[in-house]
Amino acid sequence: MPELPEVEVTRLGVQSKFAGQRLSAVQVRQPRLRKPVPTDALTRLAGEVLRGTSRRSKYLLLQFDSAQVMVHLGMSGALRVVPSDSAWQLHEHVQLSFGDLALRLHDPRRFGSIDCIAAHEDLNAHASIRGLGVEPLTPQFTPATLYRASRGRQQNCKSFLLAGQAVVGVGNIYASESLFRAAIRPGRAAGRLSLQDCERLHQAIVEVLSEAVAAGGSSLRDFSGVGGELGHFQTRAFVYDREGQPCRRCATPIRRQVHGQRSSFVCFTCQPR
DNA sequence: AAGCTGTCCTGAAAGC
DNA sequence: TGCTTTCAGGACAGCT
Repeated sequence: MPELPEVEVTRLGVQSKFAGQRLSAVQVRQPRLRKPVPTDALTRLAGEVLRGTSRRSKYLLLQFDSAQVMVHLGMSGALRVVPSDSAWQLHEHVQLSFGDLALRLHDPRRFGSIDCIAAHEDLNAHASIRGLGVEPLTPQFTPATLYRASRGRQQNCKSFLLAGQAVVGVGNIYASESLFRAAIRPGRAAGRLSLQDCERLHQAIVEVLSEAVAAGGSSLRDFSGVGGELGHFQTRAFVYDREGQPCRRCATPIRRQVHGQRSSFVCFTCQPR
């Protein structure tokens, strides 16, 4: 399931394959994703050059002169590079062609989305971007970010991280992994974190996300890079999806808990409170 | 206002 | 064996 590292790995692939190239055609085979695909607005971009790529939280941004295309991979989405004239495979919904090669969105569960934001619109005012917390892999993210944002919160730490109001891009896998490395139980109230806890958690989040980007992301079910290459961070996970298996640090069986209707994985020995 | 719950969707796994 | 049910998850609307 794509979280920040998977989106970043995808972005790097798109950037290296297609930056500077001209968008020659747009095809929408299945417009019913999480939100309706803006087929007309996308089609009008044909003929423009892909100037560059960026990312905000888990949104991948493709910059053209008159607009930027905002892609979210949902939980099963991936962008693939394919020959422009190749036959459509099951669950491939949208194609952006750049001459002979094209980028195709493959998303079995269709939780992904594609939006088109005109150049004159302020990205930060967009409904999906407004209200998001700081980017974790920037200097703006500090222990104080977490400490301040968590004051007065009754919510558990796991849901607090997933909510994205303090820091963005940390999804279910990396939240469990970060809390393990910071020795904090996911069920603890966020408001009860000490500054020292926030220092460890900050460091853990930065490390986990950076390592995951370097590992090509986590390929648990559907994710792959644009060339189909699989990430391998999941083989290094200490707790995620390891219920009943021995903790890699102390051999205590990993337990599964549910917070906010999402699975959390925890070692009760390494995460004492 | 913060923080729950339900919804979207499909494939895999579990249950019968 | 084969059908049915359950579960997983990110974002967000709609509640309380």
